[in-house]
Amino acid sequence: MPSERSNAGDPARTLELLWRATAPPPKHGPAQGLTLDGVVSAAISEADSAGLAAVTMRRVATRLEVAPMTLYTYVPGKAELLDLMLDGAYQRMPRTSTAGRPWRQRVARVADENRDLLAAHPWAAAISTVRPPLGPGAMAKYEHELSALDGLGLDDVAMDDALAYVLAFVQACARTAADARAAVHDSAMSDAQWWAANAPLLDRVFDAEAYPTAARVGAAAGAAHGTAYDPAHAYRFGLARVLDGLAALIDAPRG
Amino acid sequence: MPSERSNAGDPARTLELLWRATAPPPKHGPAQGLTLDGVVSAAISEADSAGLAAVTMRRVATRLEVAPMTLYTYVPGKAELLDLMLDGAYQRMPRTSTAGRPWRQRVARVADENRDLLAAHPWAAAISTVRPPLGPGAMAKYEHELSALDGLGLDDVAMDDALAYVLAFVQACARTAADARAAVHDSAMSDAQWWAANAPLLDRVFDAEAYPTAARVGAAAGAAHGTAYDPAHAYRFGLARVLDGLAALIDAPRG
DNA sequence: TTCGTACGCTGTACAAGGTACGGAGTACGA
DNA sequence: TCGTACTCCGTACCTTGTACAGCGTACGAA
Repeated sequence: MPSERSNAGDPARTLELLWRATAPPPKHGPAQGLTLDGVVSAAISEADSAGLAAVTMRRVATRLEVAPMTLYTYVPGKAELLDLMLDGAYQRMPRTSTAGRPWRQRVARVADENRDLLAAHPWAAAISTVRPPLGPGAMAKYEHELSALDGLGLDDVAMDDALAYVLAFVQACARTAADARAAVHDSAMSDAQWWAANAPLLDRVFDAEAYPTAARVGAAAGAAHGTAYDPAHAYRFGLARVLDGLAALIDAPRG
Repeated sequence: MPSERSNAGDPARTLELLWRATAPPPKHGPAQGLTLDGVVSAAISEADSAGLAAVTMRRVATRLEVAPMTLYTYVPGKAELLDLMLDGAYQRMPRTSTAGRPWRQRVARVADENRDLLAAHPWAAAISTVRPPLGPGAMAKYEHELSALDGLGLDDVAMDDALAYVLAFVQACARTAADARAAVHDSAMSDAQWWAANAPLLDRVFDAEAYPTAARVGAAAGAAHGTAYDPAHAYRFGLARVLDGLAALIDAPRG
C-alpha cells in the first residue's frame, strides 16, 4: 500500500460501527472481554506513539493483552479499524465558534484546528480521505468547518471547494512535516548531518555554473533555515498565500 | 511504510549511482547481462503500469527475466532504486522556457509541467521528497523552475518558498487523484456506486437537522460533480487560488 | 595450458504483515 | 441436561526486502 485510505472496507458494516449501531448483545456465549472503543483507543495510542506503520493487528492485540485474532471479534478488519480511529480523532477535536469574526480569522482558525489535530495525531495526515469516514466525528467536523465559510457570499459549491482547498493545504504540510521527522528518525541523521554527508560528494559532480539560479537560491534557502526543513515556516508562508488566494474570491466585487 | 521516501539509502552510494559515477568495469568474472538504466527503466515501467506498490524486487526481476537477487548486483537496495526512478522521471520532463511571458503564465506552466509529470507517473506523487534525489534530473528541474520565478522581485528565500508552495499544491492534487483512482479500482465501485451503497444506510443514522450546512453544501457539491470526486476541477480551482495568493506577494507594492 | 581470484547470478531462508480456518471452551434457553 | 451460539485463539498461508552462501565464469599470471 503506497498510502492508507479511509473507507476501504465494507460500507454497510463500516457505517454500523462508526455510528455504534451495533446489534443487541448476543444471548449466548461468554461476555466480551474488550469493547470496541477500547480497541479503537488502543489503536490510536499505538499510532500516536509509534506511527501508523506500527498499527498492526498484532501490536494492537499485544497492547490489549489478547491474541491477534481476537480483534476480529470486534472489528471486521484493519480497514474498518482505520475508519474508526480517524472518526474518533475527528470527534475529539475542539470546535470553538468564530461567528462574527473577520473571515480571515475564521478560516485561519479552521486551518489551525486541523494543524493541531495532525500535530497530535500525525498518522491521520497519512490517511487519504477521498472517501471519508461517514461517522459522527466527520459530520460534526464538516458542519463546523463549513460554518466558518458561510455567509461570505460564496455559493454552496464554492464553499465546499474552498474548504477542501484549505484542508488539502494543511494535510500536505502535515505529511511533509511527518515525513521530515521520519527521515531524521529512520536515517539517524539530522538534516544538517545529511546535508554534510552529501555536500562534498555533490561538489564533485554538480556544476554550479550550469545551474546558477539553483546554486544561488539553494544556498540562500539552506542558510535561512540552517539547512533544515522547517515545517512551521512552510505552514506560515503557505497559510498566508492560501488566505490571499481566497481573498480574491471572497473580497472581490461580484455582480 | 506509510509513505515511501526518496533518499532513504546510503547518501554516497546513491549519489554515485544518480550521476553514474560508477567504478570502471571489473577485470574478472562474466560480463553483466543487464544495465543500471535497464533496471531503472523496468522499475519505472512496472510503476507506470501497475503502481508503486507493484514495484517489488521480485516483479522488476521477473520483468527482466532474472532472479530477484540479481538486481542487487546493480542497485544496493530498493531505496536507491526509488531515487533512480524519480531522478530519471525528472530528467525526461520537457523544459520549455517561458522567459518574457507574464509571471502568472510562467508559474502556471511550472505547475502544469508537474501535473503532467505526475499524470504520466502517478507513483512519483506518492514519494516524499523532503530529502530529494540530488541527481542530474532534480538539479535541472530545480534550475528550470526557479528561473520561472526569477526577476519578479522576490528574494532568494521567497523564491524557494514560493516554488515549494506551488509544487506541494500540485503533488497534493496528484496524490488525491491517484488515491481516488485506487479507491475505485480496489473497491470495484465507482464513486456513484459507493455513494449509493452508503446513502440509504446513512439516512438512517444521520440527522440532517443537526447539521444543516453540511447537508445543504454536501448535497450541492455532490450534485455539481455527479457525486464523484473531480481531480481536474480541484486542480483548476486550486491553481487559481495559488496564483492569486502569490499575486499578493509579487504584485503588491513593496518599499 | 592451468590455475587462483574476483565477480555475476541465484536458491534458500527469515521476519513481519493481514487474515482464513477450525477447534476449544463458555453460557443461555429449552 | 443438552444444543446452540458465542468468544477467543493456535496454526497456517502468502507476500515483501534482503542476508548469506554456493555455483559457475573469465581474466591474469605462472
